[in-house]
Amino acid sequence: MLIEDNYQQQIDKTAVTTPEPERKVDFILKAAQKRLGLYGYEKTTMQEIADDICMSKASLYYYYPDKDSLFRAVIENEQKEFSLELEKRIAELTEADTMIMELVDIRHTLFRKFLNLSKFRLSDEYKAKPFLNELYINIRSIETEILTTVLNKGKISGIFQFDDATELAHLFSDLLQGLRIMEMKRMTRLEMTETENDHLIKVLREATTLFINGLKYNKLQLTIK
Amino acid sequence: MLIEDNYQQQIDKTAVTTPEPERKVDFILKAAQKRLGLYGYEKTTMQEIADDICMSKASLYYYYPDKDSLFRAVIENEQKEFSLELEKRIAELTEADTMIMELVDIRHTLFRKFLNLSKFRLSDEYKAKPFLNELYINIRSIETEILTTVLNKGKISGIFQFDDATELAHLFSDLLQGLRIMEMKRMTRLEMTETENDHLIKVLREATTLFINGLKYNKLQLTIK
DNA sequence: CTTTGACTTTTTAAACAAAATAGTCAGATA
DNA sequence: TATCTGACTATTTTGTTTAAAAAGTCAAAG
Repeated sequence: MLIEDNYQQQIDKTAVTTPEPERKVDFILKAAQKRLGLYGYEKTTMQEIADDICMSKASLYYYYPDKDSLFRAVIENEQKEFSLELEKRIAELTEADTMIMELVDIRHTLFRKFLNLSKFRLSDEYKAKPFLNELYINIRSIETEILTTVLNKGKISGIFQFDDATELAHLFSDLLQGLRIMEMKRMTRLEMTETENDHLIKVLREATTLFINGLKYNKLQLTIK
Repeated sequence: MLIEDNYQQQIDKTAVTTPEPERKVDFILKAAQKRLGLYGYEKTTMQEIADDICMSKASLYYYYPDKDSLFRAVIENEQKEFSLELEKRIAELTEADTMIMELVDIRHTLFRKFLNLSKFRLSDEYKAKPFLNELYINIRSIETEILTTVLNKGKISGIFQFDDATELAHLFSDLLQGLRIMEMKRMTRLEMTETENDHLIKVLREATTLFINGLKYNKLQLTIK
């Protein structure tokens, strides 16, 4: 009976308290996100985040074992949103070429977010925390996976012609990232101005169009032959 | 008569001594090139170059006012070779698409040379001497200029379709450079292994093929319409 | 379970000294 | 007169020490 009672009590407790810490974690996450977005990883201290939400620094460490894992959580949040949004939007489309275009657009908004969150100078890139690089690799693999699927869909539907979808996806992913880097090299500040952003998205779309048309040309050439 | 004599003497002297310093300059240049190719700008001292050719450091400064101008001379040498080679090889071709392919290949050899000569870590890029950046800009403008011409040739000959050749040339140039950077980011060492080099040239060619085919597709679409 | 103040450890920043290298120049040499 | 050099100065880089800041820990309390 005593045990039963205890058990009941425990259930009740979890029912009440479980949402509590989750809310707290989100609360911390939100504060961290704000600081990170404003000042970047290096220029944000745990003390500041703690102060922002009137909490002691030690409490922060109760929820997150270290600074990295807190910031990782923030960024993984963004990434998850990206993945979901991407899946959703692509599901609404039917043609492979428009899917790729959509991917490029959505991926670009994620890029902008990350640019803020990490806020490293290109020159300080080598200092970048390893987890940021891990994260980039992660995003790249999500991106190339979806791209591979879409490319194959285009091949089956008969608008594209190529040999290896995975290889092509990697090439395209690098091509886009390379263009982003080139554009960033021309920036003087850490932030992108609206003009710079507009130019980047324009370049990305132009390159994508050429890429897509290149694949279509292969197909056309085949059918002509 | 005395004046005449003096004049004659001067002529003679220049006739004899002018080739001398030119040979000397080339001698120095060669030594500098060797050191630069082996160790890069930062890790090469003027003393070392002087020692290599059994000359005092001060003498080096007699021929070149500073370290920058010596290294600039070395690099401009390579660049000139590139331009000449490029013009020559392109003149031998008739089709715009093969010209672009040739340009990519020759440009790649220049890239490799520069990789050796500058030998900066990507992470140290911000330290790079301004003249290296100037030089890159210079090469880019040579490249885009030729590309613009070739693209227009392709448009006139009727295999390409596009709006603005110059804009397209810049896009393509960035696209290639972006891919080079992406590949370099994956290198652990400063030098490229043969495998890495092979992969890079493969990627560059694939991207170029897609680019070219993209332009051809535009044309095909037009003629079909 | 959660929170915290007070604590230790690690990292970053500043200041300074020492070493290395770029760059100069008066005078020698041919 | 053009070229070269040893001996110099100026500048940059590197290393070292110390102080400050921030990360991270923990016993104790609510």
